[in-house]
Amino acid sequence: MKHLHPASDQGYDPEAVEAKWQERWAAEHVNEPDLDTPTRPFYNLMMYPYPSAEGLHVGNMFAFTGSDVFGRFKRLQGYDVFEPIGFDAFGIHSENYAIKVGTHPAELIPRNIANFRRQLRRMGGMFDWRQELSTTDPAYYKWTQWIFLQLYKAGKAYKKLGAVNWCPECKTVLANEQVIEGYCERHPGVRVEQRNLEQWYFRITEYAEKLLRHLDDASKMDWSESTAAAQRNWMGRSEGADITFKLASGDGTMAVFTTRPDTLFGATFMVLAPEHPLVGQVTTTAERSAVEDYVRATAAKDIVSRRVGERDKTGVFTGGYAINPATGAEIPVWIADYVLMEYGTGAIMAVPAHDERDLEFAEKFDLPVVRVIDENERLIASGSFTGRPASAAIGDITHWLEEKDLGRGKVQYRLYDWCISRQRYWGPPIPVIYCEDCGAVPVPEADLPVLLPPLEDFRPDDSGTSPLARNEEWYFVSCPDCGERGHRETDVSDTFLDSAWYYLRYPSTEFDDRPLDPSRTKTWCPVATYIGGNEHAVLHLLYARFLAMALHDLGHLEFDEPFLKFRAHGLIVKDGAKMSKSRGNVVIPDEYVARWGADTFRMYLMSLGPFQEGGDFRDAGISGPRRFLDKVWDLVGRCVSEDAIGEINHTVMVKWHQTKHKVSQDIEDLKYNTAIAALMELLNVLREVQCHEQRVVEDMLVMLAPFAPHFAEECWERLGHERSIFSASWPSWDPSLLVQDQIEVVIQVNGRTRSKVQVPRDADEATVVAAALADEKAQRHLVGKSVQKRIYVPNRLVNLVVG
RNA sequence: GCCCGAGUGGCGGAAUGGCAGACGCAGUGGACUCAAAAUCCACCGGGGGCAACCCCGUGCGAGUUCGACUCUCGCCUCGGGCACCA
Repeated sequence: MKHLHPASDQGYDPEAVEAKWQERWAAEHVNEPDLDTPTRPFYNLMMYPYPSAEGLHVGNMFAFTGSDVFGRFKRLQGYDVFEPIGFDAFGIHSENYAIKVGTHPAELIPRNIANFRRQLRRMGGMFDWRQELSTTDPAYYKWTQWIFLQLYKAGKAYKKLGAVNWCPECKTVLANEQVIEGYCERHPGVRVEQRNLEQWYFRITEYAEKLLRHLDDASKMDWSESTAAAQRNWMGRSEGADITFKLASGDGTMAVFTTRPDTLFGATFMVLAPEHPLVGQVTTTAERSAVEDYVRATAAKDIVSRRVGERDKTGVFTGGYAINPATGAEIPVWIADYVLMEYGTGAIMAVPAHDERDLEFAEKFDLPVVRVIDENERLIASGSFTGRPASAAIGDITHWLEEKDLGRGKVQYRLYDWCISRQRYWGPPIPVIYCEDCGAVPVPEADLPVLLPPLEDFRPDDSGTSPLARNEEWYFVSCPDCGERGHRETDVSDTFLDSAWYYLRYPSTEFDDRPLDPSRTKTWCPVATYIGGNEHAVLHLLYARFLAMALHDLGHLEFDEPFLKFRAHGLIVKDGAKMSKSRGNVVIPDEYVARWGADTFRMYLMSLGPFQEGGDFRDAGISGPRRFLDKVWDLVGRCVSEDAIGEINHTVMVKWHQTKHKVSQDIEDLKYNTAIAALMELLNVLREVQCHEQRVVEDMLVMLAPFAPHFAEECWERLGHERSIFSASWPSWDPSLLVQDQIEVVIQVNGRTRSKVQVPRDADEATVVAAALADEKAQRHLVGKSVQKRIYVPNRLVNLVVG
């Protein structure tokens, strides 16, 4: 390693500087806060990466750097910052990739992780590597299984039949994103089907109302509005009523959910989802074969194309009738795949006059359309409700139904329970044992973890169950309750479960007898600032919130919202599109870091655009930040080798304090690009007046440290400091120096800028207007006209309106 | 179709009711050099003018205002997300 003399006036050599400080930070434990007795704990969390074979790309680096800048800023403000890192390494993507390259994931993943670790160290993140975790580590997934058991025991985990995508060629279940326009991603000619399989679910819907309510509670969460909006959207709360329709045959009823009970008099037919349990009962003999054909055809469609694909209305008449409780009319019952079993009651009352979808269906099958609301939004043809405003009738009719016990006001959510089952190999086995006598029995906590067996061949096979079922030695176990022969659950859990609680594990990674240490958790959680991509706005962030609420209710957590502040970072765009593997426009940061240094690269990424909006990656601009660092390096050299000028002139003084104010504000707001620009402006002023006063340069280095940490450390040391710059404190400013004594006030005539005058700060209106009227350039635009109005904005402008 | 962003010089972007284009990249001219790189200095939205200056200009069209990149209404384009949710 190159030796660097502290006071060297040699040029800036990023490679040597960065290696030196990375080594020293590790040796001196600079990035490791006291986890047990911190003075001012601050949990700075970044969404952990998914270690793919390609390594981190520039988009990931942008996000990590932005989070690290914030953590370092808080550190300099005197907080004990905990900035952990880990790896989200289970899941179907890793598994498919492993199958593709023919290497076992257990071998592949550690290799990928090692590469990620190298990249993350190289960029100079302030990570506390003591607390590193990987979700694939049995020491981690033992507790993922433990969490499943807690939820299971509390009745928050259950098993039911669920519709899934099934590829007859792969003989396995596919995630929605693996179904491309109805065909299997891996088998372009093979249509994906829908199958009903037993799956494990978590009861997230129990928390729908609370999940929604907290989004508007500033004391619980301060989140990017776009993220909160996405969650509201996903939960899809709607108010309406459940209404009961009697079947005309006299035996039984069918329930529907509607948001428009006011249109009840216009319901001219009913539609059931093809899977609806009542279908068999309402279907008449004459229609049975047609109905059965339709039900079969629907089942053969995959879920995705049913929801997204062809939107032409299809359906068949069941032959059965229901009675409209408002009109007493017998109306036909149809089945159609535009009604979804998962939403509401899986059945609707169709009001074609006031619902586009129902209208389309009615027109196609020649069903009656009855208008019940006029152009003034008042009810018509609605019995005693005729004439009522539709908005009021919603409540009126609901009330009337409640009185007659035919319906009930209801809040319906779009949110459905979280399916955590995966019929795959690469995940934590769900800790359940099936016994012929005892049924599903949870694995005793003392027996955790249920280790994922090292299967040689982990490919999904013809059986349609997880490959784990093939390993007899693992599969057959004795029942924990009765000791008779039983077998293990072969589903593994969703990766979203791994990531729903990882933030809780970081402070407690060294404990192997408990998932989280109560004292550590109390000290550090909930997370102070969480930064991540908005692609996880719904699933990951919602599941993590749900799990915190569930664990809170079960007495494991004192809080019920995991992330106090969440900010979504922007996307790095390349060639007009988001940087992603599938678009083939990813840029790997390594060569840039090697050529320019991590500090220059960090600064470049942070100056591309506002952090929360992202930016456009073009490598052309990277020389700018490097030139800036070279100039600062040179300035520090002057501090060391030349006598400082004794007095800081007024221009420098004002710029210095303005910069401290602006950079502090901008970093707090994640406006890193303008913070960097402000530092550049300060440098330009210092160079212009040839000032190299050490007090100013030191403040500048502290402000630069979040962006260019190694560089700032080295310069700090060159200035004679022995302790890390991160032990220094963030500079404060003198508010009285933020404004100049002499202010340049703009003179406008009819709103157009014509001149400027220098006046003392806070001069009174009369003085400034007099100066404006006396101004030669302004006068040119005033000749022959009279001033009709004078607008004065203190310390900014005078506008003379003339006519 | 619905929801969320964004449209400003050659390029990335700054300014959130008050001097449009901060800062940076690229470019042009000059200094240094045998030369080049690096560095330093100057210029750098468009049009007119010898110049002082003047006019035009923030996706498009209206509006509010003394004054609009910024606010309001109606469009267009791009990016991201969701999608037959009754």
